[in-house]
Amino acid sequence: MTALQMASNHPAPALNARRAWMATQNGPETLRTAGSVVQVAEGREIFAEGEDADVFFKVVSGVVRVCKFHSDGRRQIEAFHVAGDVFGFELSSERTLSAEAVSDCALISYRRRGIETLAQKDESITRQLFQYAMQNLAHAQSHALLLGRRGAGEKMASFLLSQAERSADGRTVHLAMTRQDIADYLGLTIETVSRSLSLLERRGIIVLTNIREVLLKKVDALEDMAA
Amino acid sequence: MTALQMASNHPAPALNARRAWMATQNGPETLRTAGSVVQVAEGREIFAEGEDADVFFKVVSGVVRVCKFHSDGRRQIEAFHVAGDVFGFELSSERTLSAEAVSDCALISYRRRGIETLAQKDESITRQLFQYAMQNLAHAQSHALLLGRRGAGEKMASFLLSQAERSADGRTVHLAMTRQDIADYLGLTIETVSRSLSLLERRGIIVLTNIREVLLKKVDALEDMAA
DNA sequence: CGCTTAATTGATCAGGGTCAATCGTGGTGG
DNA sequence: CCACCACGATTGACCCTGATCAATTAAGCG
Repeated sequence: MTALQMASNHPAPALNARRAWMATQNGPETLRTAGSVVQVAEGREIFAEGEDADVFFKVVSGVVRVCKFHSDGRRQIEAFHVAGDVFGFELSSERTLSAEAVSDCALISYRRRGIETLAQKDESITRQLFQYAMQNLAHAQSHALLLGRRGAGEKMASFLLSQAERSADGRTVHLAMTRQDIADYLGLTIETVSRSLSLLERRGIIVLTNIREVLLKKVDALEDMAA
Repeated sequence: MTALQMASNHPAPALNARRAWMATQNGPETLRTAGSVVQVAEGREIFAEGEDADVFFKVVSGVVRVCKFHSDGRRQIEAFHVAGDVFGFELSSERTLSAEAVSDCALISYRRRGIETLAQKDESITRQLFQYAMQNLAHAQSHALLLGRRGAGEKMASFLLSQAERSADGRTVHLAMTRQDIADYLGLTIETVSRSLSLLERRGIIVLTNIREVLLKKVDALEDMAA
């Protein structure tokens, strides 16, 4: 079984034959039939550093982390991708990063070669790909800026605000990832992440309703911290 | 006088036309006549956050820093761009970052609208733009990974190695930028940058021939540190 | 109801920031 | 030509934030 097949303990819905119909309805029309759906269970690897980068992915549902593993055992997370995001673009033919499912995921995989030939016929595909590349670029830049910030508090505030943007009401944040994931994304330790959240709660800026549910009570205070 | 014109105390060499020609010879044929050459003196602003992002640039010669200024006075440098690099791509119509000349620069500026219409006629331009976007993406990702690293030594080692890649022999690094620039790029202070370099020299890993010239004596030692 | 894993909290330590002094270098003018 | 000046870089002393080590609590799951 390959990494991209459904884990046996997670029933594969009979959607594969339907070719990502739901997902592509939200995406560009021209990509509708180009990809195939793939289900990935929580914690499973989607691709690994060093592999051949012959496909890229679009997230239908769930959360994906793209990360780098260092020789000393540390891990850095470059991005969390959610529904609508495209990831796995590579300039080289070899992967420079790994990707794993933070939660159970539905993805569409696109063959690079296939898309390239399609793009030659249809200019709107090229345009779409460019958009996705630019979105990834914008994210990577803002992530670099986030990591360059000094205090742990600044980082947490920025992180919570960016997560809230993805939320419907802009105040309720659902954390699909563990504290360790957050730590590896922010360049902190799990303990510092925990302490930062506790401190924010003690100051009345957030409420931790669940362990994975954060309610932002004072968005402006967070914005001041992240400034 | 606009920020993009040559400072009066820096004589504009009579090379402008030829400079542009040489630059575009290395680049895509189709971009040859699309841009106009611009000279920027050391320290001058190329564009600023909030401005209209109607043009982007290709570096012909010199070094450019792309950076963000924070309300508290701190500065973060997102990238140093050298000859052949393209910078100033934006997803939105408004600049999210600023750009300044680290040294005297020759740039080619391209109008976004103009290029877009050109790209509709010539598919190879689109391809080129995509390549440049992906190069910027790859850089931003590796920069984020760099900033996520723990020790100051690791950061300096990574930085020196990445600078050496741009060098001819891969061992001699010419630092166009100040220590402050390096600090703002690595998320460190000027003192820590200085100390890291001194330590590397005391350990015989590098030699600081000039204040702005570094000779890498033990590349493998640096690679171990950066691992 | 235990068992396992994640998260929180506490105590201590170290790396890098901050403040301050010195050194070095390049440019200017007497 | 050299003395002086200004700015960047280096070096030192001290402090503070976040890492590390360790213990406790909480939460899912069989």
